[in-house]
Amino acid sequence: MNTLKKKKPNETQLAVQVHELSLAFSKLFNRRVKHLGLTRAQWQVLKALYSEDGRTQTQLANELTMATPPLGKIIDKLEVGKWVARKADPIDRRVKRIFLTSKVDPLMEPLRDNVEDLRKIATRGMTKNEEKHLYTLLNRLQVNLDAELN
Amino acid sequence: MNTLKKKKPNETQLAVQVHELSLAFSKLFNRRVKHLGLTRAQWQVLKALYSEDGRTQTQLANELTMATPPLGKIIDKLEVGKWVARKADPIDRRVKRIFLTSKVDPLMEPLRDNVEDLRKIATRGMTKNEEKHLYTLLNRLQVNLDAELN
DNA sequence: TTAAGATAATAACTATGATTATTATAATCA
DNA sequence: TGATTATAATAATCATAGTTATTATCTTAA
Repeated sequence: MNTLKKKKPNETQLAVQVHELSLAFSKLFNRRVKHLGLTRAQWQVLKALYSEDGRTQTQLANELTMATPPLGKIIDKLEVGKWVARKADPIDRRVKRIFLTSKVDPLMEPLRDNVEDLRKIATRGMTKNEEKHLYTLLNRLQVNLDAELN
Repeated sequence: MNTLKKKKPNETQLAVQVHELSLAFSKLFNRRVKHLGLTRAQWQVLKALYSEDGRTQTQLANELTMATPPLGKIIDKLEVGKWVARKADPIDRRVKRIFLTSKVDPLMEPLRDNVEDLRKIATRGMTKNEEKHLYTLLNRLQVNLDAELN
C-alpha cells in the first residue's frame, strides 16, 4: 500500500533534480548561517557588494540575474539590519547607490567558509576531475538555457 | 566604468550555479506552458497524481519533497482551476484525498513533451555519455546533501 | 475508558522570485 | 526648447517554499 517508495534518482527529470538540489543547498546554507541573522539570498547581495560597493540597484540586479523589485526588497531587509545603506546619487536623482556598513566586514570570512564547507559536503566522494567535469557540464546547461531565454 | 562584466562561469560557486539553473528551467517551463494555464509547480503535483491519484496531501508532500502548507496552497489553485478535487476520506476524517479531474488527461502529453523539449535544449551539445555522467554527478550531490539535511 | 500523545490539514507569517504599473527624472529628437 | 522616449526605483500583485501555531481527529497507553 505504500506508494511513497523513493524513486531511483536517475528516473528523476533533469529540471526537477536541479530544482531539488537548489532547495537543498538553500536549506543547508540558511540553517548554517541563521545565527548570523542572514539568509542565502541576502548573502549573495552582500558578496556582490563586497567586490565593489556603491553600485546602483539596477547594476546589482543585473549581476545577480534578478529583477529589480525582488532585489529592492532584499536591500530593504539588509538596510533594516544595518548591513547596507542606500545613498542618493549626486548626479542622477533617480539612482540610489548601495554601500556596505562596517558591520559586514567580520561576517565575510565565516560566510565564505560556509560556502566552501557546503561545496565540500556536496561533492564528497567525487574526484577532482569529476568535480571539474560537473562544473563544465553545469555551465553547458546554463549557456544553453540562457540562449533559449533570450 | 561598467562593473557588470559577466563572470566566467567556472568562477561561479556550485550552489549559485545550481540555483540559477533552477530559475532558468522554471522560467522556460512556465513560459512554454502559460497558454495551458498551469505552472511548473502545479504540473509537478499533477504528474505525481497521474501515476496514482486519491492520495493524501501528506503523502503527496512527501513524494514531492515539500512541506504540507505550500502543497496545500498549490492544491487550492489546482482545485479552483478544476484540475483536481479534494474528497474526504471515509475512514479517517482528518484526511483529504486528492483526485484528478477528466480535464487533466489531454494535458499530460503536451506537458510531458515540454519536459522532454527542455531536456534536449539544456543538454544540447552533450554526448549521451556526458549526459549520463551529469545525471550521476547530480545524483551524488543530492545524496550527499540529503545525508547532511537529516 | 479516559488522558496523553501523534497526525492531517490549514491558517498565519516570512522569504524569495516574477510581472506589471507608477512615479520621478534623464536623455533624445524634432 | 519642448515633446517624446527611456530609465531607476518602488508599489502592487502573484507564485512558490519555509516555519510555527491551531484545530480536529485518531491512536496509544495508563
